[in-house]
Amino acid sequence: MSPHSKGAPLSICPLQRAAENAKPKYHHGDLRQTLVETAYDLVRENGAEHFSLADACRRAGVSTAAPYKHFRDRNEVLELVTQRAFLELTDASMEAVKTAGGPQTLAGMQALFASYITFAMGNQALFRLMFGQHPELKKAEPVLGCGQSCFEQVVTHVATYCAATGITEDSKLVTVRAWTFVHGLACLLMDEDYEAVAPDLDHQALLRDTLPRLLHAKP
Amino acid sequence: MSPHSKGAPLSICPLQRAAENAKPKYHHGDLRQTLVETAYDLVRENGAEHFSLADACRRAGVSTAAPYKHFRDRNEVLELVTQRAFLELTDASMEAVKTAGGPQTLAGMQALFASYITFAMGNQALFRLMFGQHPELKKAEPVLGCGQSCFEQVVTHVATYCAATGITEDSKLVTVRAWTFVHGLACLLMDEDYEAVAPDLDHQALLRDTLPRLLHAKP
DNA sequence: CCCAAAAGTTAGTCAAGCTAACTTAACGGG
DNA sequence: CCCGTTAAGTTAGCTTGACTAACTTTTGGG
Repeated sequence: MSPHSKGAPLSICPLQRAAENAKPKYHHGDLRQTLVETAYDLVRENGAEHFSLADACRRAGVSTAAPYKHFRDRNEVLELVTQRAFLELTDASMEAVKTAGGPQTLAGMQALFASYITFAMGNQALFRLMFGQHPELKKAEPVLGCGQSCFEQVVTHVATYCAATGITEDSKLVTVRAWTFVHGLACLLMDEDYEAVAPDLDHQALLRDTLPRLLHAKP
Repeated sequence: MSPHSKGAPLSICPLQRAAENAKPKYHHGDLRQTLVETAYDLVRENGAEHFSLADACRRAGVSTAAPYKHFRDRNEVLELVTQRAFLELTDASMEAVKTAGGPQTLAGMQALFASYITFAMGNQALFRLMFGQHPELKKAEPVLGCGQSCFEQVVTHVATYCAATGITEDSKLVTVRAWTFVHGLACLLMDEDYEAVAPDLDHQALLRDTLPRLLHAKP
């Protein structure tokens, strides 16, 4: 048996549930929502590539055919998981900037981009869903919208920083430049690609040193 | 074809002579080598996540159980594919630097890192195997060794550039900084993550503009 | 109150990875 | 030169997951 398949809560059959609940609605209740949440958890635990609808069904206590009454296929579930993930990242980034004293200072920018790394490392499977090779997933509305608005908020913060520090360059371009670096850092850390060639890399120092090079005027 | 495509020292296969004789002596001939090459092609065509040993078997004209006489499992085949890919990248990078007039000039560095992007875009599936989330794969010797020596050669070139242009910073650190950015660029391009937010991005210009910021002294 | 449709079920298909147990071919020693 | 060992291939079968078809049960509206 796969190490990823875990059957923690077994046999919460719909009928039992109906007996417990004062107001049993349908056979199961809000299975759609339950499955999305379960999928979110499972993806975090095992990675999206090892996520199976069957696992989610076992955990939710329904048959493996049940999801198809609510979702087109496995991919639609992952779309909703990805959407949630984008909302989480957006929240975390905004919070980080606020905590660091706003976007006007370099410290604010450091915090903004460091939060991207933190999110990636703390939510690797979700991060891969959001930015990895999943063309169909990311083309879907919900996801597309969340991704765009996440980026917009970053651009807005960078624009504020540029205005405050006299940077005249297009703030979207500045954002893309910084994002690109930070994304590379996140990927190489996550995938442990530094391990083989620079195992003692201080990635926080690297980010701290590099960010000014990318935000400020050319040397 | 690359000089690396044939006799690596690890071919323990006792049927090596079949390759020399052009007369297959066993049921199939050098199935081991054939399967690795077929796998390489299939991964390039369909991506590693859609690669199946069964496909490779059909294409090679053997039963689906045959590979297990030569390989531990599907993963071992992918290890060998990844090893080949690293050799290709190393070749391509060295060639690019040479063509651009050597590592002493900024143009040489541009060519070096641009070749990383070119390789990634032209060999997306292989690139993902090499740098993506495949911990077991990348921990395997052959692969580890190839990856390290690929990196070493880049560091050597960067060191030459640093020496030629009076940069005193540790050239490994400089390499890591540039690699990180270029890797981010490669990933975001491959995964089409710019499409939703900056569809008209000129990534060549971005690289050209950013590389000096990462190689040269801090502003 | 009853019936249509929503939400669940069981059973079955198909493809993949992998194993077991069998067959066939090549090689090397008597 | 034959014959046994063993490498290299075979077929058949197991398991797991995605998905479909055809069913049953529950619910809410007319």
